[in-house]
Amino acid sequence: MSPLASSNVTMDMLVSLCKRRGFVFPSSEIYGGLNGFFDYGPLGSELRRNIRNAWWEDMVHRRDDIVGIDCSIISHPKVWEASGHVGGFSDPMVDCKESKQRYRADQLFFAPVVVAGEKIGYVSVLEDAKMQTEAEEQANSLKRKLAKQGALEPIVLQDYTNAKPDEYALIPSPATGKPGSLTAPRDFNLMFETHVGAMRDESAVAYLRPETAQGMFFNFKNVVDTTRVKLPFGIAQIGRSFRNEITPRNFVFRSREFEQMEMEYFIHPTADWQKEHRAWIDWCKNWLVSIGLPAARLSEYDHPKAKLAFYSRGTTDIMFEYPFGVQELWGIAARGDYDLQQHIKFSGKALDYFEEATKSKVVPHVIEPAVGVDRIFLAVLCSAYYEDVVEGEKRTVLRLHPRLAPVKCGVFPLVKNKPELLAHAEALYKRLRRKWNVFWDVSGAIGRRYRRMDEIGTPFCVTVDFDTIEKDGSVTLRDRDTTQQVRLSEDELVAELSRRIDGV
RNA sequence: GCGGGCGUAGUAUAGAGGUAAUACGUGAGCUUCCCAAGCUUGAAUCGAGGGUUCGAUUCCCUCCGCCCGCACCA
Repeated sequence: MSPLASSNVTMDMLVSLCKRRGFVFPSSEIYGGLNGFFDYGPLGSELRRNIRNAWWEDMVHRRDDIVGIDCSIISHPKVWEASGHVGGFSDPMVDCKESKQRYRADQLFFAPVVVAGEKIGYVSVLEDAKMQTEAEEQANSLKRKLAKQGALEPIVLQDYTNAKPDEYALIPSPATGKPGSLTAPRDFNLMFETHVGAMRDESAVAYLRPETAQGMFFNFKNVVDTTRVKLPFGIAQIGRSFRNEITPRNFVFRSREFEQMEMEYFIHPTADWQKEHRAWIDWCKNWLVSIGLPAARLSEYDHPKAKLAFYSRGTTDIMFEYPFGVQELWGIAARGDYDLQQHIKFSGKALDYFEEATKSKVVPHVIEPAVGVDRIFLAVLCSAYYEDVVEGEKRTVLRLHPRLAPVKCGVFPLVKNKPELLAHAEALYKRLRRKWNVFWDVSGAIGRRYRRMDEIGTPFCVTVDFDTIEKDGSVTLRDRDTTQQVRLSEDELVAELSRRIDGV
């Protein structure tokens, strides 16, 4: 039996462990589950909470320049018009019913073929450098096939979003070359809709937020007016967001309800945004390493300039090597002043910052690091999962960072049929419980109890044995990763746990 | 949304048109002076609905969910 490194863990192994130990359950499972939603169990909710708290402490509490907010999930519908989510959250798609191919409507081009003033049919091509030539060849071939005489008029390509409803059936599918199989362009709007108030008419439509970021923008003035922040400064938020994904995949990696941790860092319009952007990429990477992700599994991906949204100056994703591939974990975007300007335009309110030094008003630019709690949760589990061998027996162990571990310490009496041992251990348990989430266990042999703690990532176990009650009151502290033990007095134990769990 | 595969205790798996099983885990008890030991004993399973049949967990259909590929992922 060879040890299994975390880099070889499979999703099946993780999903099974999550279910078996109460980290993650399929949502509303007794009704068959619901695609794209998950419920976090007792251990999973502790782990998520610890991730959120670690981020909040490091991002907000331990910095002077960042403040936190907590916005409602549903906001005024105009927010999503200003942000562009209502209009262009997703591109319209076209399906070919015959070939089962799907195209983005703005990448599928068509043109009528007109010969001597008579429309004889249509041609279609996919967006391409040579598409004009291809379309002309198709038109000529159509003209020959139908044996039409006369001058072929110039082929004017337009994209499929401009097609009129009566043209859908006439435009040939690029896959089959035959008309009649293309659907109308269909919107895939990824926002969940709901209605505010009891009347379910159009005027009551509202949306569950697809990102938390807009809250920082439309509360910009409130924060500036109430907190005495000075540029550069940031506003941070943790909260649920919702996207009606076409295909949720890969466990909690892409789900329809997820939790974001976003921060908008406002900088002076003339500041060196590239330097700030780089600094935030480094901050995020360092933070991930600090909570236990191996640097070797992290990488950076710069979005190519040509693919950037028009308002974005540059976006870099911190990627993580998941079992299903290298995927986006944390996106750090330089967004200029686009978002504030949009809200200025749509709300008619001034969202600016008065600069004392120059006695002038400026609209700041922004750097946005945005990460999903659930993606970190998954990356943490992927990195922590190991199988090794202890005294000839296979052991499953989660090497979670003590800061993230759901349970910090197990507390055991060595045996359960000696009342003095039990009483002493229980008193210690109650003492530790005031400070940390600790776990009491008397059932089974001591080795079994250690293994149970290993599997859920508990970094420490304390055992009260006969030396404790017969000699000096010292207890043993066992380390999860090495399985080594040291004897400590209770005060030494508390100091050691504080040092290793809280870093103080 | 399309195509393929799959769905049996908490987990991993076996099984057959005639009342469902193994291992681990788990509850209770005994034992035990430090790494899943042993013994006793208990709980727990055929994803949902419909059809065929004397009888369906098994065959058929629909739905739901999971996995893989395609497409998609502002």
